Amino acid sequence: MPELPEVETIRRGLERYLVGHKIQGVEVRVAKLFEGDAKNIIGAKVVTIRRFGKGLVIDLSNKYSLAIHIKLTGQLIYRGAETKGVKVSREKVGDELPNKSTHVIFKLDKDAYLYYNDRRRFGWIRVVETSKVGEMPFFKSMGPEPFPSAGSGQVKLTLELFKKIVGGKKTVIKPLLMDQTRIGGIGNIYANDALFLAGISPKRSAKQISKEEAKNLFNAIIEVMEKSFKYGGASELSFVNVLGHEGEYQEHALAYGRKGEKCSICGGKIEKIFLGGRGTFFCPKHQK
DNA sequence: GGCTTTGTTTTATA
DNA sequence: GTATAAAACAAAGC
Repeated sequence: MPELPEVETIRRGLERYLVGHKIQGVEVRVAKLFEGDAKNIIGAKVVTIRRFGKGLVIDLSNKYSLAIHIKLTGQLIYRGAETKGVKVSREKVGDELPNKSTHVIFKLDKDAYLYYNDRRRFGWIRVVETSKVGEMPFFKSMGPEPFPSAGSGQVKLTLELFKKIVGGKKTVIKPLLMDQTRIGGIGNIYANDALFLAGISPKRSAKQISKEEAKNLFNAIIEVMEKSFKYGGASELSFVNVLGHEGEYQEHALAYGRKGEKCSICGGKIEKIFLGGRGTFFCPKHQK
C-alpha cells in the first residue's frame, strides 16, 4: 500500500506543482479527517514539502504546516493550469473532481485546487505549527529511513545502523522491518519483496540473521524501493500521484500479491501465510 | 452481511 | 521498566 516510494512520489509531485501557491480557502467535507484550525493556513504560501517515512509535511510561509498521512487509500491530486487536459486515472479517481471520495478541498490561487480523496477515510490532515511537527508522536518516534527527505532531519538508514537494528532482536524479521519506530517507511509490499530478493525467510528470527545476510537484506530494501521510484510507486489499492496517474510497481512486484505463481528466482511456488497478522508472500524454496 | 484489507495506536503479556 | 506480541481501530468493497 502507500509506503515510502508512493509517498515520495506524491512529495515530488507536490514539490513541482504546489510550491509557490497561496492557499485561499479550505473546504472540509469530512470533519474527522481534519484536525486543527483551518483559519491558520488561509493566505499562506506553500514553501516546502517534506516526507517522514510514510508521512507528508507541507510547510507554509506563516510558521504553520500541514501534516498528512494517507494511510491505505488517501490521494492528493493537484488540478491547475499546468494540468489542463491531463487525464486522471478513471479507475482510481473517476471522471471528475471533486468526487464522492473527496473529503477536503484546498482552493489555491491561480484557479488551482488540491483535492484530498480517501475512500476508506483512514488518513488524517493536521494543521500544526511548523516548529512542533517533530513533537507529534508519529514523527517523533520514527526510526531511521533509507531515503530521508531534505529538511526532515530524519536519520539516514545506513548498513551499520541496519545491522544494529536487526542484530540481537528477538522479533521475527518481517514485522521488525515494518515497525516504523525501528525503520521508517517500509510496509507490507517492500518488506515482502526485499526478503524475497535477499533470499531470507520472513519467519526468521532477527537474531539468527548473519552479518552477510543483513547486508544483503539492506541492499535489497534499497533496490526494491529504487525500482518502485522508477515505476512511480505501487497502485494496488487507490494510490495515484498528484496528477491522478497510477504507478506500475505492482506489475513488477517480486513476491507481493503473487500467491501460487512461479518464483522468478528459483522456479518454486510463492506461498501466502500470515505473520504478525499480516498477509505475507514468500518462496519457501529459496527463502531460508 | 461477514470477511478481508493495512498502517498506526493501544493494550496485554513475559 | 522494557521488550515484544497481540488486539483494536478506521471504512468499504466483495
